[in-house]
Amino acid sequence: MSLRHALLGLLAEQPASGYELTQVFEASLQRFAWHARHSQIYPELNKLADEGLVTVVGSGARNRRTYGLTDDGRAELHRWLVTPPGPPHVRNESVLRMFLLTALPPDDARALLERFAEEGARVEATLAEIRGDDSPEAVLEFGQFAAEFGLRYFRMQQEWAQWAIDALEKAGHTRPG
Amino acid sequence: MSLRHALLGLLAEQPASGYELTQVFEASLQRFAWHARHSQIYPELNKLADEGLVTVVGSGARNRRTYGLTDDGRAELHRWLVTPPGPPHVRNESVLRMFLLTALPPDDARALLERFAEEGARVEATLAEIRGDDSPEAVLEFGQFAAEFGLRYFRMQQEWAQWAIDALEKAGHTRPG
DNA sequence: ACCCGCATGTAAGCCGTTACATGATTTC
DNA sequence: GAAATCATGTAACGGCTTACATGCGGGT
Repeated sequence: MSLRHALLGLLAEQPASGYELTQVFEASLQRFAWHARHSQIYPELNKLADEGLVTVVGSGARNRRTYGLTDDGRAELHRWLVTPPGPPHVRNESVLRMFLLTALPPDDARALLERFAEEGARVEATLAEIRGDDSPEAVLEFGQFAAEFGLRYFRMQQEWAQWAIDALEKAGHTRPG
Repeated sequence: MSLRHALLGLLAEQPASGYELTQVFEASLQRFAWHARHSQIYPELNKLADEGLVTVVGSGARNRRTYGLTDDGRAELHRWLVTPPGPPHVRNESVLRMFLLTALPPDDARALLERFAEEGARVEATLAEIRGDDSPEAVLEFGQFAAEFGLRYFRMQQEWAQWAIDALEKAGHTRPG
């Protein structure tokens, strides 16, 4: 169960409310790391609070509660990070689609690859803005490592899609239809 | 629910038994596209057979059944592939860990990054072997697109980890400790 | 006043994991 | 004939999605 550690990790950077954490997932995390909805995040925060890993450090209008890490929470995050993970288990629907391309006639496949490349270009541009400042100090802030990873990932996605389009084309010359 | 489409896609390439499909997931698919266990695959195959999307095309010892796509199954796969997907929902524990690195003291972070880079190198080497032949004909076979994607992904992973290690070091000089 | 966005919550049902379970065939 | 591997299955439980639900606060 990685959701709780994702939450602990985000709160290690700075205290936040469930609403704000939900926005972080929606805006960035879900694109290349982890996906979660508010209906999962709120109960999990309450559970973490019950277990003493996070605690309410502030409150505002509309029943807003800001959570921060406790010492136990920080210890648990650290423990999880340094424990060697098992074999990787990935679920990525975009990539799955690309792997099943060969089931399509070349023209359809080509159209999908172009869409995939275009998505890569679009997200890369967004992330380049987010990244912004890349001075040594700024890069240590949370989100800078992530943004750089995303940038490289989506650039790779574009390049691969272009390679695949070329491969399709070459094969088309060799055995048309 | 992408599992059924993963199965349909694999069966579009060639007929296979549940056991063989499980091995494909274990050997390659789960590393960068989709993860599933036999306990999920067998019931899903039975469901797909009930719905007429796949059918038993052969049987062997030990109650082994080989499944193939029906016309309905091929149509469903095609429909799914050409339907534009919603916003991407990714779950990747390795990447999540890397995003939460800044919660660790630099030495621990560096150790994790080195492990991450090493994993990239190891998997890249494995995939380079799988890829093998890259003639235009071979590249159209299922697994060639996938292997190339994996190759580039894990190379990117290494390069990013090296970048992050350098960034940590530079920051260490700027504000030691 | 009204509307939109903020902010949190819950319940039903599906998807996925872990564990348990069984028997057949091949290999040594 | 013992052990390893092939081959499939199921049940309980926990994670996740979808949908429904509620109310406050700020802006116009």
